[in-house]
Parts: sequence; structure tokens; C-alpha cells
Amino acid sequence: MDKNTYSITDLAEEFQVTSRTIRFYEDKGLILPERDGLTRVYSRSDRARLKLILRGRRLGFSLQDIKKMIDLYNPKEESGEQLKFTLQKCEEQLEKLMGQRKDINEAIEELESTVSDLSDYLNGDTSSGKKLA
Amino acid sequence: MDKNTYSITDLAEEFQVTSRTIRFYEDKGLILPERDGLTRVYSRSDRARLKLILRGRRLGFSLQDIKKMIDLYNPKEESGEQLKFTLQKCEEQLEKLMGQRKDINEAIEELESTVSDLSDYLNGDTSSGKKLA
DNA sequence: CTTGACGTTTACGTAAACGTCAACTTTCCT
DNA sequence: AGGAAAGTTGACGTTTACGTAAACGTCAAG
Repeated sequence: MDKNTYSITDLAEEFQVTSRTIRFYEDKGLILPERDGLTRVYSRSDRARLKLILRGRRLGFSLQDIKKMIDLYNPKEESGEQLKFTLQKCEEQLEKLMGQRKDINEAIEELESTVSDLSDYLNGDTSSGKKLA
Repeated sequence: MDKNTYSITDLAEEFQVTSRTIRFYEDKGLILPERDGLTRVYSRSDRARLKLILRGRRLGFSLQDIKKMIDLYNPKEESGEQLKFTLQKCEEQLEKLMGQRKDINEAIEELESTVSDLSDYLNGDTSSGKKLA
């Protein structure tokens, strides 16, 4: 049977983050583990929370947004209001990422042509008439 | 005939940056305009430099890298050593951008499916059997 | 008893690229 | 002349996600 509680290093190792990072998330109010004296004790649900946090981070959300989404996720009444918030945030993030992708694609194109020009130039091919400025 | 000198606000307006930004670049050693007393006077070549800086920024280079590339661009001896540096930086940046694009694409995919799941859920469609965690 | 691993807190540091004052000095226009 | 407009120099603020150091407690193994 899987463990039902975890130490901070257990989680740190499992998810490949430092314990400092996990404590930091706690500072920001993203996780609230139990305490055995001073020592933090994480439940399965804490572990799930952390998983959600890291997932959000991968998707490019700010910790603040992640907090809001998770906070809204708990309440007994899962009336849909919470989900709406998350859905909207997701859509916003989606737009943001699409914009970024566009920018990056443009930059890549420009860079590729620059690289090509520079290579040509270094190989003594001046026939293209390109300026390097 | 076009002007041969520009004020800081001229350039700021033309390139849609604040004058503070231009002074900031100067602090970082990216531009060195003449002075008429205290007032900065930008030559055409300064303007070209600024253009290069902003281009580099668009392409995702750090100001430090931009500085190095521009510094190497001036010398009389255009032996190719300078260009090699720039070429390498460009290739590095290209790889970095490709990596970013990959990450973003993955995030977008995941987000799209999340958005779709959330929408379905909000519309009462529970047939998909998807979990929301 | 001692060593070492792991835990804790508080608090300041970092990196990037500027923004935002404040307090002047200089220049322009009427 | 005289006030507005424009320019200048510091210096500190902002944002995000942690890193790092100091200084100390705890607990099991040897």
C-alpha cells in the first residue's frame, strides 16, 4: 500500500523540485501541510495539490493564478462558478501562449535567414547582395 | 533630406520606446551618443545602433549579448572573427527558441484539451468519463 | 558521545529590463 | 523676462520564482 503521508523531501524528490520551493509555495499560501511539532507532514491530498501546482506552472500560469484556481477548487459546492474562473484563465493563458508562439515563430524565421546570410558571408559568398546591417 | 541628428525623444517616438529606455541602454554601454552640453545628440549611426538593439531584443537576445555582437561589429578589421561570434549566438538562440516553441506547443495542446473538458463539464456532458483533477 | 542527515526559521540576494519619482538645469517661445 | 517644455542625473521600486546563508533543533546510527 502506498504511503499516506510524506515528508518534504519525499515530495521534493518525487517531483524534482527543491524543498525550498515547496516551502515557498507554502509561503504563498498554495499548500498548508499538517505539522508534527515543527516538521511538515504532507497528506495525499497535499501531494495532489502540489501536483496541480506544478502542472499549472508547466502551463505557464503565475503562482497567484494557480492559487486562485486551487482555492476555488476545494469548496463543497462545486456549483460551476469556480470552474468558470478556471476555464476563463485557461482561455486567457491559451491566447497568451498562442501570441508567444507567433512571436517565437517570427523570431525563428528571422534568425534562420540571418544565420543563413552569415554563413554565406563567412564562406565568401557575396553574390546575394545582402547587407549585414 | 532626412535629418542627420536626432534628439532622444525623436528616437523614442520613432521606435516606440521611452526615452528612459534609451538612456538605460546607454547606461549598459549599448549606445554612446554625442553631447551638446548635457543634451544627447544621436547620429544616423546611433539610430542604426538602436535599431539593431531593438531587433536583437525582438529576437530574444539579452542586452549583454546584444552589446557583444554590436561591439564586435564595429572594428575596422572585419576579419570574420566577429561574425563567427554573432553566428554562434544566433544558432544558440535559435535552439533556445525551438525549445521554447516545443514547450509552448505542448502547453497549448494540454490547455486546449483542458478547456475542452471544462466546457463539456460546464455544459453537463459527463459522458466522456474525464476526471477534472 | 559524536557524526551526519534532515529539518526549522528569518532574512537578504538574484536576474532582467526597465518604470517611477524627485530635484534640478537648460532651452524655447512669446 | 519668465514660464512652460524638455532634458539630465541619481536612486529606489517592480515583478517572479525561487537561491542562499546563518544559526540552530532533532533524531537515528555507530
